[in-house]
Order: sequence, then structure tokens, then C-alpha cells
Amino acid sequence: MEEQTGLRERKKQRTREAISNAALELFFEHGFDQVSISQVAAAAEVSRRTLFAYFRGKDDLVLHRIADHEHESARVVRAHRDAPLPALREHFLDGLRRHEPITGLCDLPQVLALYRLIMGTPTLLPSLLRFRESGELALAAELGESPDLSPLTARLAAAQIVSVQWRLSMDNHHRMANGVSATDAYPDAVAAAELGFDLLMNGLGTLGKS
Amino acid sequence: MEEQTGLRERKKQRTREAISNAALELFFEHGFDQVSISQVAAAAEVSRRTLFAYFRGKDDLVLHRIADHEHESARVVRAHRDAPLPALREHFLDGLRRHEPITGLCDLPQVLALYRLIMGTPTLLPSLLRFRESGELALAAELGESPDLSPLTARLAAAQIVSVQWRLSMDNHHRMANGVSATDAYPDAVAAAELGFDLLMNGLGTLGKS
DNA sequence: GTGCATAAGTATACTTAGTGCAATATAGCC
DNA sequence: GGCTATATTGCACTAAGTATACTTATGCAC
Repeated sequence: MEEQTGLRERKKQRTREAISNAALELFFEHGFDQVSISQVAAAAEVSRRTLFAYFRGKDDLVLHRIADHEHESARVVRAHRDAPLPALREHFLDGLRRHEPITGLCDLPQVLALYRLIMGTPTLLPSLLRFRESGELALAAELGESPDLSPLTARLAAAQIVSVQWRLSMDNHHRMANGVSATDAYPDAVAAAELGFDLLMNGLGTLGKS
Repeated sequence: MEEQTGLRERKKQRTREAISNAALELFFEHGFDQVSISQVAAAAEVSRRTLFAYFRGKDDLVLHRIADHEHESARVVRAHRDAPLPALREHFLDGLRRHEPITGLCDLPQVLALYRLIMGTPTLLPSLLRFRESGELALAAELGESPDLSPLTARLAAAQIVSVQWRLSMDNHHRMANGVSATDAYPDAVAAAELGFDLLMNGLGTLGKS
């Protein structure tokens, strides 16, 4: 279903991984900004020019590792058109249970190192936010498919949902980065997620003294 | 209160404006990506190096013009600690009434050109999103000052609020960019804002068929 | 006003991300 | 083997941003 395994394809895949691995190894060791594209290319034993054939830019060398999740929320909604928000809530809670990297609640050394790199490198923030923006757009489009929701409501809802998911993930990652184990952080993470989705579903009220 | 008007300060201010004006003129004429820093410096009659003394980077040449509004929501909340969300709502509606640029509902040619430039230049998106991020952070901090709100709630609320405000502003601008006048778009903009803040205050429900 | 410390501005050269293009090598296929 | 498409490469180029050492102008004490 996914590939015709010509030698060509396999080689391309291996080259791509070689570049990516070389890049991350160097970035972990010296920091994103301290490593040049040329150094990555040299370490991966390809020409600089070839590197750009595989990755759109320096940022992509890091961010492609989370690219799969760009439209995850949109996919979840597509599969649960009847009650999107509870579905997203369950999906997120399920992610926490499984310690999925995208929830931020994952302390596997390699994953943690990657997320530390991403979050700890201001240079990468713009790309990261674009990534988020793209996810929001996809979610809005998917929500907009529902005949019960006006396009405007869909866009507003998507904006809110994505912002909450990111805040939750960031907070979780922050604890991992501070050395808390995923297991130890799990209960708080669940409580936070439930609060977040409750606020989404039931509203913020006036935020005044209630 | 703001400046000791030495000749030095005045000259600096004028140089800064000269650079900014030259930059925007060129950007409006040829597009952000089609104009180099060197061209801007030449047009403003300063050296390239001096330009970088005044502006952190090429993006800043454009975005400094909206920098005042970066922490606007935080300021509003600071002034209305008792009921932040209604205050933000009123502030936004007031902005619409006054056709404030930051609401997106402003069709003054210069403002529209600036916003068109910002929104129509993908290169600027990252900086724009960083700007938003910074505003969200400030709002979260300000909300967190309230003893009634947990820090987590403050962060989640800030994320939601900012995302809604941006969506509303973007949608408004979009209509301006399509040639609708601010006056004509006003009623819809108010309705959209009320919907947005209603969703914030009262929640999204399940988003299913209600 | 003169002179000096300080800050603004400049010239120049450098590093690095990213692109265009033409030349070369290699997989897939007959 | 030989042909074709594509992967890869080297080289030259543009442009953003930085380092540094030098020049000019301002503010201020006298």
C-alpha cells in the first residue's frame, strides 16, 4: 500500500534518515544555532545541495519529526462528526494514557531531547507556530464540514481548541524538561486536560470572582 | 514624561522614521521579499549597518508599526481585575466602533496597505505569530495575578482569548482586503465579536448537533 | 567657544541560509 | 551493454545578519 520497494526508493529513504540523524545528533550535541547546514551535510556525507533536496530548510531538519501530527485533530474530528469536542477530549486523554510525545507527556530520552531542542531554541519558534497555524486551519475546515456549525463558529472553535491543546502539551513538556517522570506527572496532566476541555465546553464565565 | 529632547534624540527619532518610511514605501511598491535591506538603507540614506542598529531585522521594519498593541489585552485586564472577560469584550467592541486598526476593521488606505502587506507576506507570518505569542504570555501573567484564578486556568484562558481575538481581527481584515468598507462590515464584525466572546464565556458545548 | 568623553554612523569583510544551473553519476529497463 | 529518467553534485550567486575597527557628530564641563 505504501511503497514500491525499488532500490532507488530505499536509498532515498535511507539518505533522508541519515541526514536527519546526523542533524539531530549534532544539534543535541552543540545546539541548533551552533551547527551549520554544511556541517550537517558533511556529517551525513551528502552535498549541501542534496540536503536541500530532502529538507526544505534548516528548521525542517528538526520539525519533520513531528510533522505527522500536524492535522491530527482534524482527523479525529473527521472520524467523529457527531460530537467533535468530546472526541478530541477523549483522544487527548488517550494520548496522555499512552504517553504520546505530542501530548508533551513523554519522557523517553530521545523524545525528550527532541522536544527540549524544539522548545529550547527560539530560532525554531516561528516554524513551530506555523505548524500550529496549519493544524488550526485544517481543524477549522473539518469542523466547517458540519452543517450544524457556521463557518465562523468553526473557525472560532478551532482557534480555541488548538490553543488549549498546545497550552496543555507545552505545560506537560515543561514538567518533563524539569525532570518529572511521565508517570509521576500523569495525574496532574489528566486534571489539567480535563480542566482545559471543561473550559472549552462550558466556557470561562466572566473570569471574575465566582 | 517621555523624552528629554536633545538634538541627539530628535535626530535618532527622525532617522528611525526615515528608515521605516523608506522601507514601507518600497515594500508597498515592490513587495517585502522583492526589496533587500540594502535597498532600504540606500533609500533612507543610511548605511546597512546603521539600519540594523535601529531595527532588529527585516521583519521589524514592518512589524514595529503594530508593536504598541502587543500587550494591549494585558493592560485592559490590569485595569479591570474584577471582570476581565467582559472588559475585554467591551474593549474589542469599542475598538470596532472606533475602527481601530488592531481589530482589523479599518479601511484607511495607509493602514489597509500595511495590514495587507503583513497578512499577504508569508515571510512575515512567523514574526507575526511570535508577536501574538508574546501577547498571550502577557495576558496569562496578568490574569494569573487574580487570586481567584489558578495559574493553569489563567494560561488556558489567555490562550483561548487571544486565539479568538486574532481570528476576529483576521476575519475583519480579510473583508477590508476584499474591498468592503469598514462601515459596511461593521454590523457583521460586531455580530462575529459577540459570537466569539459568547463562545468564550459560555463554552462550545459538544459542537455536535444541538 | 574649546576640548574631551561618548555615542551614532560608516566601510569592509565575514558567515551562513537558501537558490539556480549545468554537469555527472546511477537505478531501472530494454 | 545502452538508453532514459532521476538523484546527486559543484559552483556561483543573492541576501540576511554580525564583527570590527574607524570616523563623525553630540553633549557637557570648563
